[in-house]
Amino acid sequence: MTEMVQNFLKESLFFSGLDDATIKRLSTVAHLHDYEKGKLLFVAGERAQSFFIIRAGWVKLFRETLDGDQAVVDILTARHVFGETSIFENDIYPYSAEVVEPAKIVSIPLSALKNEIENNHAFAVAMLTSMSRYRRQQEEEIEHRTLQNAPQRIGCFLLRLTDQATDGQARVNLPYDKTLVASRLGMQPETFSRALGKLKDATGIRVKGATIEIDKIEELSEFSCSACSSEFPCKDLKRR
Amino acid sequence: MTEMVQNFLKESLFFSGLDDATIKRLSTVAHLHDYEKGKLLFVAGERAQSFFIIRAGWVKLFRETLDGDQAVVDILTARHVFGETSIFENDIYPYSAEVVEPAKIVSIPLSALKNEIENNHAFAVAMLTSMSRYRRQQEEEIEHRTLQNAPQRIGCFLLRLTDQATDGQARVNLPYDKTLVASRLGMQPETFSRALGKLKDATGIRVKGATIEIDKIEELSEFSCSACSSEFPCKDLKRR
DNA sequence: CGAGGGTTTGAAGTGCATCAAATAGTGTGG
DNA sequence: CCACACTATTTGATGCACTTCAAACCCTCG
Repeated sequence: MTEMVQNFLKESLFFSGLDDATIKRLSTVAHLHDYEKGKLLFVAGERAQSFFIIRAGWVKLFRETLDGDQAVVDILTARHVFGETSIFENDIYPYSAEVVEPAKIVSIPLSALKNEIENNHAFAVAMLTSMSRYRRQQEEEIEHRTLQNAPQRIGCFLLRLTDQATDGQARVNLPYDKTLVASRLGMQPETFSRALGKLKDATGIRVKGATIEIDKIEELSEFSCSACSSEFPCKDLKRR
Repeated sequence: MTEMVQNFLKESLFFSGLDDATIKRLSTVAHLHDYEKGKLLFVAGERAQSFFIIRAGWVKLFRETLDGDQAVVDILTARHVFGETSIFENDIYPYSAEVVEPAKIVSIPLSALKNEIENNHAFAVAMLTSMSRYRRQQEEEIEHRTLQNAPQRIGCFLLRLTDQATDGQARVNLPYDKTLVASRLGMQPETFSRALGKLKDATGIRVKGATIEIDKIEELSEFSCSACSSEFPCKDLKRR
């Protein structure tokens, strides 16, 4: 069991480059759990005990405003880490987390994280790198929301889902339902539907349910990225 | 000279809590320069040599899209640090920096920064804390852009300019010209002007040029923060 | 006084949200 | 395998917020 967790942790960018001893230390205090769709892992403002690494499934991070609106912070899947920043927030979770597709999730006590940061220089540096990567992503996100319109945001999202390897074609499967994609991109489901239609007309992609076929990635990229400061393939903005 | 820089560095949150030896090491390789309005400090994509700490004046960080639009990343003043993240970006500046109000700026070679991170555990931890604070700010920023309308965003901006100390009244001076405030808040100058008008009607603030008088902070806060997940005074979201 | 920037105002257009309703899709029990 | 219930998605109609383009205004400074 512990060994499985060890191997798995190594796959996450968050822990990449760490020595085996560190990974092992963390695995021994780690727990793996299954959760079904809809499970609320924690609520913003709650006292934080652990942070999490996703092994499978999807998790939505969000906040709610005083008058009931919801802002989706992020939607994460395998190898992503969340809840770790609460150690800088007085051990309070800064957002809520809900399982949106059945998930297997590893939890590790925050005390173990603090311990590594305090006593393990390599760990602190690794976390710094990871934090910086995320920070860069957020800057991109702000830019996208400011400068791209709905069809362009969808196009950009699709591009990031493609495996860069392909020549000029690609087939993409939406990772979760369209309503969720819409919220991830900061728009209404209706807007998403219509914007996808416009994107289709503008770039010749083919939409069949949750599957999307792209003939000319070039064309999609030109349409979406003209309003963005970084050109496709959006540099190295891979996830945590 | 070096001593002046030392004292100054200590004031920045970025260096807070560091021991004198560290501060001293950094000061010896630091340089202070004066810049006039309009000076372009560096351009996105350029090879990064140094990072910067502002002693006085204002600096705008921004990026430009392929079709010429500009996205303002941030507008910074005294004690703020910028350009430091390029060490995680292959020594490339991820944005451009322009002086928008005559400024005194300290520059420190990135090599010195890397050196501290590699060899000084306390420094790495301090930077982690600073990074986390900034990350949190960005999350707030995304939320504001998504959920608040123009008048609310202005209200929120004003609230963050007030010294929390005051009872229920405050007088605020806009830190830079209104066009810049508008871009900082992600709106057009015309929209800013009109939205400020609406905010005036809705909350009873008084606008006299660049000076704004608030009688009931309560009222302003209620108007602006209802669409936001964190209540005024926006927790501890003070700057770097 | 006059030039030039910043700021405001007006009019018109665009994009997204909202509300309402139709349609497609999925899983259930018979 | 079908009918039903329920949800996801699409489509239509309308409204509001912000942008855009244009022009007026204001203020400062030579």
